[in-house]
Amino acid sequence: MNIGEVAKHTGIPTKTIRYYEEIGLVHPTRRPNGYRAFRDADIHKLTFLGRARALGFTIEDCRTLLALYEDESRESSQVRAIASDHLKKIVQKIVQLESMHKTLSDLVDACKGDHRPDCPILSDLSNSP
Amino acid sequence: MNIGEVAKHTGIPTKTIRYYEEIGLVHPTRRPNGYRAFRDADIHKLTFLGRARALGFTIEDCRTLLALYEDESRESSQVRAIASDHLKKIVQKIVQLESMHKTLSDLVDACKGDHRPDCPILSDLSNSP
DNA sequence: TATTGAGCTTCTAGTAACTAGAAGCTTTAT
DNA sequence: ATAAAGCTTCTAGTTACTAGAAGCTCAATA
Repeated sequence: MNIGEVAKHTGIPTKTIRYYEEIGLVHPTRRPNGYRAFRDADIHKLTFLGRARALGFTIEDCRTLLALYEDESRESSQVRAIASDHLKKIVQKIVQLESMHKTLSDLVDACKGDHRPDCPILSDLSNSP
Repeated sequence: MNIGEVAKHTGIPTKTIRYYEEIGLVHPTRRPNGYRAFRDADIHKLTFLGRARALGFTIEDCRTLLALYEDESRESSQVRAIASDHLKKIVQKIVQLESMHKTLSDLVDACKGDHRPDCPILSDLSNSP
């Protein structure tokens, strides 16, 4: 498969696929004309990458996960550890965003949003924490 | 005030303060020896920036907010619009993270995490969406 | 007074994960 | 024959800092 078709199949842009090759996540072969040739295994890997990235795993996480994915004798506990760790980070981000949400929506509620200069949002932002 | 003291006051690292000057968010004057001299107004601005960044406003949002902050005749509706817009983005992020959280925690639950190679997390990640 | 150490300066370059654009091949369709 | 689409590489830009190096200034101590 050429890169364009792979992009359609996996939903990953061609630029990104080339980037993934550059950083060593996939290794397509080359045709005589220089075009990249992707085999089924490459497409599986890219699908894997797309899903893992969509779940917020970092590229380095993905690198580790891919290695485990390809290791027939891996222990599922290793994968679980990476996933649990990532889950913790997700929870932290949610907590943080919810706190932002609360503060900011309180401020927005307090702001009349009229044509006058008085604005509780700005006055709050200029206060020390 | 010198930059170090400002950093202590505002909680913003000196490197970041210098960066904020570089991109034109603050304009401290200079002493004869070349050191930056921060006035009260600069410190207020930096405090403002610190709070706004903590609420997840982008630097460009902050630039706009600062301009409104300094504009005595601004309309509170403008500020409210920016804040509401940002609030929407926060909500979107929370929704997305919660969806990640659900998928991933289901997978982690389904994974026994033992010393055997079978791993539902990896098999799921390699499936197409 | 000499000297250490802290604090300040500028500069370059690195981070994460792409993304945009340019210049130039190859292939396919008309 | 030619135009369009698809492929190649390369450079550089994005966001918001952060690390490190080389060198100046200032305050305190021996």
